[in-house]
Amino acid sequence: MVNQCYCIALRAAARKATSIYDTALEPTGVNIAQFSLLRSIKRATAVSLTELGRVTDLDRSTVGRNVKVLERMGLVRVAAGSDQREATVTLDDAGHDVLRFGAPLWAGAQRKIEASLSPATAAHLLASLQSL
Amino acid sequence: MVNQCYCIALRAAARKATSIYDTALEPTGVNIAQFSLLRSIKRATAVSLTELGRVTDLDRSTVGRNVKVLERMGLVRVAAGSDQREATVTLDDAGHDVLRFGAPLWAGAQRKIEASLSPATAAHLLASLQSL
DNA sequence: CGGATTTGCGGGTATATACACGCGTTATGG
DNA sequence: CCATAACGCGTGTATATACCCGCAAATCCG
Repeated sequence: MVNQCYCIALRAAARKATSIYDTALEPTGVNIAQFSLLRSIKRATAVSLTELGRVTDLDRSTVGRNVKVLERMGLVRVAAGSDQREATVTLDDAGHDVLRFGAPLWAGAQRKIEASLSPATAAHLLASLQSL
Repeated sequence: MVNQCYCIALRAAARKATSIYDTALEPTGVNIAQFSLLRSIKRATAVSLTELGRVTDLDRSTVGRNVKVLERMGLVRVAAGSDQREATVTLDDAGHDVLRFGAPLWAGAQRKIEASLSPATAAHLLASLQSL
């Protein structure tokens, strides 16, 4: 039952991978999208939503809503920047904890994916995805 | 910047591909998810939502809601099957039209993806995605 | 300096997606 | 046959995602 459509195959693979990572990260209380967003926030340290959207390649409004969930969870803090328009996001202590706690769980999910493909194929896959 | 997480890379690639296909299919009035769902419905001819969920690898409730949109658009028809529990979906004339009209547009999006990768790489990508 | 433009956000709207719950229908066993 | 289990759905709830609109702040120019 081969699906010839790249897009549908990608969407299905993304759903499946999401499920695997979400399950692995379940003990952390956040899903893979949130975990990754937390990592982006940590990496950037006090970013605006627009900038966060740029680095995650997501729509600004999407980032804003996703950040709001993390804020409600007490994992990040949102404050106005020097530019009064900007809403700068910073990782809270609980957010750091989640990242630390989740790191090995994430790695486990990574290994699970790599188990489905040869190491070379996995690397090739990442490269292909990023050159799209 | 290279993303080491298979899941995030997959999700990003899926979003990007979705955007490409959605743009290509815009004249049809349906997006790639709907286009693909229409194709699945056509292929199956009078399927239950559960069966449709199985072939598309989507949650039944997701399929139900997506089908409802197509029904509202007048592209598919939902009726009770011989089994009174089942909601069988069939393609309407307008649905067939959309598939016919959209086929070359979809093919154009496929070519666009293939232009980003070598033909061998594209084939390899599909295989990798499906073995996940 | 003040109007025009740009920039950054929030919120409205819509689809996609999954999981859990509850209801009605069908199938199964005793 | 009827009680019970299994099945198929719809709906509630929640997140993810994007596009558009409008407001407010910052920047640009004449």
